[in-house]
Amino acid sequence: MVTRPPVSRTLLATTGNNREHTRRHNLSAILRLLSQSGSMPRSALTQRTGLNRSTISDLVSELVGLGLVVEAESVATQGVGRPSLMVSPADDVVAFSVHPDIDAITVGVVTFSGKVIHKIRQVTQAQPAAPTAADVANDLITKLRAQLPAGTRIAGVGVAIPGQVRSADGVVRLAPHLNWVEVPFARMLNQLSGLPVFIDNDASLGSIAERDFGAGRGFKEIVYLFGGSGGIGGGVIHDGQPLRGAAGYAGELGHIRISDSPAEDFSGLSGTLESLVSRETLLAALKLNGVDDDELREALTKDPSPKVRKVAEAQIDSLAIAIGNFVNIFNPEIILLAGYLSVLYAFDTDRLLSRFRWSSLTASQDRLILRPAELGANLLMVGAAQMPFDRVVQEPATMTFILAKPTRK
Amino acid sequence: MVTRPPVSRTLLATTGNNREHTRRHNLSAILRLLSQSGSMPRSALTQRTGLNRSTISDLVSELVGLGLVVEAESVATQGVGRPSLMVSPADDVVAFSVHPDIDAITVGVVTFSGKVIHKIRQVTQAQPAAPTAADVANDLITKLRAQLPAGTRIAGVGVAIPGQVRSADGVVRLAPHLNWVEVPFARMLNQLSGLPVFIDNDASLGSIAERDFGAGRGFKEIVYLFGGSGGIGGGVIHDGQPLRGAAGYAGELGHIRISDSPAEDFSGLSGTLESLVSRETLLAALKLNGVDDDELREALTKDPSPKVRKVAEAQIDSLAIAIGNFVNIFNPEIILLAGYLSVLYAFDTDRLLSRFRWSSLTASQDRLILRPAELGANLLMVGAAQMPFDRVVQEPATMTFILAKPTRK
DNA sequence: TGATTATGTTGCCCTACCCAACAAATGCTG
DNA sequence: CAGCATTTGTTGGGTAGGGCAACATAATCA
Repeated sequence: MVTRPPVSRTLLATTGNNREHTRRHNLSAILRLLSQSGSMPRSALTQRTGLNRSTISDLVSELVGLGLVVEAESVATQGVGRPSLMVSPADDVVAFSVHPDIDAITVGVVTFSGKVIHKIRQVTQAQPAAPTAADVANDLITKLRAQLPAGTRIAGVGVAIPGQVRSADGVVRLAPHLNWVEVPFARMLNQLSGLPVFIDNDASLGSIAERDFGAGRGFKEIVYLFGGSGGIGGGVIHDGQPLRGAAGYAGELGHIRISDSPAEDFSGLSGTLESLVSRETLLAALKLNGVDDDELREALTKDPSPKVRKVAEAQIDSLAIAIGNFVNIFNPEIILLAGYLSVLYAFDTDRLLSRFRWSSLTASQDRLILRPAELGANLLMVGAAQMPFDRVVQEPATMTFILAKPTRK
Repeated sequence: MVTRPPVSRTLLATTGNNREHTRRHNLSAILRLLSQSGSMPRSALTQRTGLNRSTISDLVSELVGLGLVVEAESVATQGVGRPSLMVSPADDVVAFSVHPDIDAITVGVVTFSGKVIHKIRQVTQAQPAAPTAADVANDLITKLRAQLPAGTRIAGVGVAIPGQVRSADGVVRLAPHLNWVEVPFARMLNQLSGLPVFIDNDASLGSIAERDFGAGRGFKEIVYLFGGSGGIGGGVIHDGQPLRGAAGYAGELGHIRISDSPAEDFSGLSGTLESLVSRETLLAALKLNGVDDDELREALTKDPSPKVRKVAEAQIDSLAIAIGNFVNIFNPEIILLAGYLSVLYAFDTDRLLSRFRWSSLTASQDRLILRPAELGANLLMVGAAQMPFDRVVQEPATMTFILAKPTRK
C-alpha cells in the first residue's frame, strides 16, 4: 500500500457530522495531545479537551484496549486530591524514517512518543539512482526490524525527500540534489518492504517536527527556513496545519526571486533566495570543505577576514529581504532558521534583524519572534515519522498495524 | 459590540466534541451550503452533507423555526420520484457593507443569499478623517435601514479597509491610502450605529467573495491579487479558508520585494511588486486621468505607442515574477487577477504566461489556472457582508439579530 | 485523625442521528 | 389511464455516546 500524507484534518465544513465522527474526533484529540506531550494525567486530558471525566475514562479505556496508550499510576503527586492516572503513548508502536541524501541514506526507528530509538546511516555512491536508494533503504529497514522486540507494531514508513513530492501518489517530481526526476519512490519502497510508505518534502517535515517537538511548540503560525548543502527549503504552518497547496508543492521558499541578480540556483531560477544565500559560496570564501554547520559557525566567528565578512553580510542582507517578504505574506508568530541559516543568524544577529525591519510592514512585525530552530540531527527522523503516526491519530479505531515479527501459530 | 472577523472554523484539533458541537456543526454545514448556492433542494443537502434524510428534515425544520431558511415546493421538477422541497436562505436577513475609499464612502445592503439590494456612494473630501468617515457611514446606514421592510433582521456591519487591520480588535493599523493610523474604526462605527461591526482588509474580503460567488468557486487553494489606485493587495485562500496570520495582516502580497530597483511603494518599501506595477505610472504614460479600468483597458488596446507598450510590458514582467513567487510559495490551484491587474493580463496574456513560466518551478505549474477575477463593482459589498453572515452560519441557534425597525408594542 | 480537595467509577439520562416502514408525488410503460 | 418504478418526505423506535450526580478513593493539611 502506498499512502499519501494525511489530508487536512479539518473535515470539509459542508460535510455532516454524526456520532461516529464525534467519537473518532475525540479519540484523535486524546492521541494528538499524548503524542505531542509524551504523557499526561487523565485530569489534564479532561481539562484540555473540555470533555467530562467519565467520557475521558471511557475514551482512554478504548485506546488502552486498542493498545495505543498505557495507563499507570502517577509517580510524582502534585497536590491535594486523589492522584490522576498517567496516560502515555504505547512504546511498542513505532515507525521507520528514511532520509535519502546526496551520498548517504539514513534510516531510523521512532516511537509513537517521538523518540528515535535506532538510527543507521549508510554511505552510498554520490547521487544514487532511485532503485538503488530504495534497495538500501529496505535493507536498513529489514535490519532494524529484526532488532525490534516481538510484538512491536509498525505504523509505516515516512520518507523525507530533498525535493518536490506530489502528495497524491508519493511521486518525487524533482529532487535536483539527488538527480531524481519523476520517481515513484513511495511505491518502490512499498513494494520492497510491504509496509505503508508516506513521503514528503524534507523542509515541510522539518517544520512539522519543530512545531511538535522543537522551537515551534505552541505556535500556530510558523515560517520555517532550512539551509543545507542542497539549497534552501521552507515549511509553513498555518493555523497549526502545514501549508501543502494544491498538489503538495507549497513552501518552496528558497526559490522566490528577490533580486535582479543573474545568479542561478539549483533549479535554474535566477535572483532567488537560494542563489544569493548559499553555503557553498561561503565555504569557498573561507576555503573550507566538508565541514558541518558547527564547524562552519566556529570558523566564521574565529577568523572573519574582511572578504569573508563581506560575503556573509551580503547573504545576511538577502536573507533579511526574503524574511521581510515572508512576514508580509504570512504574518507569522515565529520564524525559525535552521541549518546553515542559523549560522548566518548567529554570525550577525543585529544586522539580520535591522535589515529585516526595513523590508517588511511595521504592523506585521508586532511581537514577531525570529530564532534558530532547536532540533538537530534527529529532526528529519522525527518529522518523517509523523506521517505514519498521523494516520494512527486520525483513525485510531480502524488502523491496522504490521507486526515487526510475524506471529507463530 | 465590536466584533472581530470569525476565527478559524476548524475547532482546535485537541478540543473535544460533544453532542452540541455535532448539532451546531450540522446546522452550520447546511447554512453554509445554502448561503453559497442560493438555494438547494433537501435531497441535495442530504447528498452533500452525507447525513440521513430524516436528520436533514430535522435540521432544516430547526432552521426554519429560527427564521434563517424558508422551505418551498420545488418549481421545476427534475426527474422521476417525489419532488424535493426547495430550501432557501431567508431574504429578510441582511447585513450592511461599508467601504471607505480615498474620496467616497460606499454603503450597501446585502442579503444572506449574497445579493446586493441597495447601494449608496457618498462622495467625501479627499482622505476623510476616520471620525468623519464613521459619521458618514453611519448616516448612510441609517438612511438605508429606514428603507428596509419592518421585520428585516440585521446580522451586522462589515467594513472593507484598504489597509492593514488587526483582527483581534478591529483597529486599522495603517491605511496609507486613507491616511489612517491606529484607528479603532470598528469601535467607532459600533458606538454610532449600535450594530455589531466586523472589519478586515479589502483584498482579503475580495478573495473571499471570489471564492464564494466568483471565479474561485469550488477551489480550495486560491491566490487573489487586486490592483487599484491605492496599490496592490492580496488575499490567499488555503484549504478553503482565508490565510490570516498571527494578527490578521497576512496576504500583503503587493509589498513583497522582487527587485533591487530603488522605486518605492506607498509604504516606503523599495523594489516591491507594488512599486513596479503601478496603475498611476501607466496612466501617466498614457497621459490619462480619472479613468476606470474598462476605459484604461480600451485606451491601452487602442493606442499602444511603443513607449506605452514598453511601460506595460515592464509591468507585466514584474507581475510575472511575483506570480512565479506566489506559485512557488503557495502551489495554488488558481490565481485570480482583479482590477488593474486584469487590464495588464488582457493586454498581453501570452507575455505574462511565458514570463511567469520562467520564474517558478515546473511541478508547481501543473494544472495551474491563471485568470481574471469575475466579480465587479459589488465585490467588496458582498465580501464585507460575509463577515457578519459568517457568525450567523457559525452559531445559528444562539445568534441574535437586531431588527431594522424597533417593534411596537 | 478528621476535614478538604481532586479524581476515578458507576448507573442513569438525554439527545441527536440512524434506520426501516410507510406515505406521497412524480415519470414511465403497456 | 392504470400500474409500476423511483425518489423523497414522514414517523416511530432504536442506539450510541457524552453529561451528570452520587459515591468511592487517595492524596494534602490542620
